[in-house]
Amino acid sequence: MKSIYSTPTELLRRSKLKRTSCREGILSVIMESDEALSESEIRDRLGSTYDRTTFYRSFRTLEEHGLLHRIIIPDQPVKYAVDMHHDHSGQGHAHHFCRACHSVRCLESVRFHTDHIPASFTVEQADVVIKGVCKTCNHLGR
Amino acid sequence: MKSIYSTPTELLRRSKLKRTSCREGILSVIMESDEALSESEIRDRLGSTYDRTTFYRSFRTLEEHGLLHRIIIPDQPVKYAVDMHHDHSGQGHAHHFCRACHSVRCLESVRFHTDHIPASFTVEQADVVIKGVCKTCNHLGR
DNA sequence: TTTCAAATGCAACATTGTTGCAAATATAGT
DNA sequence: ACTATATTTGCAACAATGTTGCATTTGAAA
Repeated sequence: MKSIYSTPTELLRRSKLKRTSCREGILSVIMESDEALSESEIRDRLGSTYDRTTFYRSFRTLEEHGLLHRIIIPDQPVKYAVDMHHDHSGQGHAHHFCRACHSVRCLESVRFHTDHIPASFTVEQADVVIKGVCKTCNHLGR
Repeated sequence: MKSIYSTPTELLRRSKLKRTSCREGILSVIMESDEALSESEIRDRLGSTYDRTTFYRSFRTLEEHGLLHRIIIPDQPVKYAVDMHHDHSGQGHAHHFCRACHSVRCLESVRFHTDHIPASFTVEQADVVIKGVCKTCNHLGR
């Protein structure tokens, strides 16, 4: 039941958000990409229409409604990816960062578990950032 | 063999870094704290001497030499913690972020493992951010 | 004590993100 | 299809965070 098959319009409708061209544009650019994209990458692919303010407000709205999530990797621009599985069930996301091409991808199937967390700390969600080399760069021997 | 017992001076000497009051100040403030601190928190505890530029350059130098590490949590200021165990052996760090008081702490003892990572992706390091409630806030029932 | 590379402070700039407000626009109701 | 209204947009101004170039100061090695 993946939202891969949804259109931006459909996603916006389901979240009761107004269907504006900026929001639709952002969603379609991200959905067409197999990796997470930064604000400037999304802007470039849309032809640099829209004010930066509108962009930031759109990202925030889409994120607040669970359609996007923000991925922050040290020394990299903030990137966004669509939330395919609205799985906010505590596990969180696993993201892979390629040190060669700097691409960021969600690894949907990855599961991880943590041990030896002090009992005094509550755990509600855990996210993993995996640093390494992506499949394309591996293939190219980088 | 924890560097808990080292002084800032000793740490700088071991890394062949000049012993300046800014670097020493930063290291001692962080070492005295049980949680990661942001630039402004460190500046406040030092009495806001030092130019911001000097601060940033000091953080970078200390980080490049492995004395500090930067912790980035979404919607939070960048925080710094000392590197107790110079353990850059692939595992990476586990950090706990408290949603109640916004404190960030390294959980040194935590181990984690990931499953089902596609074979085409290389893994060189993995870091976990655990979101929940810290021991103090738990105790206070927040 | 002298010397010199390294660190500092300052000014200027770059990037990223936010806020207030008037104008434009999407949608619900008719 | 038209209108009303709440939402969204664009713009200007601002704020926070971080960087660069350069002249001056300082730590530590000889």
